[in-house]
Amino acid sequence: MSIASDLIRGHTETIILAQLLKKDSYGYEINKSIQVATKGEYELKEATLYSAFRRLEAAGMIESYWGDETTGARRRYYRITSVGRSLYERNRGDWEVTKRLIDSLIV
Amino acid sequence: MSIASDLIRGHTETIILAQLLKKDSYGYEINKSIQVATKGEYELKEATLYSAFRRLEAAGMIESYWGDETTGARRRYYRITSVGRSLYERNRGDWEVTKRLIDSLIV
DNA sequence: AAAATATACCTTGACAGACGAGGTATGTAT
DNA sequence: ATACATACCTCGTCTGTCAAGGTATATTTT
Repeated sequence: MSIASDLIRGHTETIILAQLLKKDSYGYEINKSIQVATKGEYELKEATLYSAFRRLEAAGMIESYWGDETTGARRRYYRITSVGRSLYERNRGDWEVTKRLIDSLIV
Repeated sequence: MSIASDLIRGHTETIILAQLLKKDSYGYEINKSIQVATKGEYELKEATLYSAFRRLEAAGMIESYWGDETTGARRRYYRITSVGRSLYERNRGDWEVTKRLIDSLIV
């Protein structure tokens, strides 16, 4: 992977929430979507992804339910809650602030 | 402090290198400069700052020397090396890439 | 004269998020 | 048969941040 994880750290949850904002989804799909969205420049490591799911669900930001696939591997779907939506909005704002902050510090 | 440290994590070293690019400086002054540059929105914690100095010096990115103050507390000055300058340039580039990446992922 | 504040350095230990390495199970293509 | 893609999961390690503590000098306030 090209981009250092410390540069993305702190955005993992927001990235997941952003995906769930569009539609309910599951781990594998979310990860693929991210790869597509970044043209392969970035992918979440599975361990990172699943530990983020645990945190987000424990915090009430997302809810999970099993898909009703009759064929293929089972899928655990996640849905964003209203609290999760608020967190997403806040994180979006923080990102805008942080961007300006870092730009003013490293140039 | 308003901005979560996980959003700045990974930029600490670049921020320090950026300061040293302008002129040799020492811990206390660098920290003050950061506070001024961000109008008090951000400050490095001392422990973070000093552990970053250790890492950067061990990696040959900066060099240190004692100031010749005849009065007041002693100061350990840092100077950026040519390797450090390269790292700074690379980190700057990574930041531009990361910015685009995150923007494409969280919106 | 004593106390508080500012300058300036430092270390230790705890914590949290990222992730390498390992695992399980189903279905399809070679 | 073998490999690959889909899809889930856990454990243990590593690394950067930082709270809490410390030392020492100089100035300002009480």
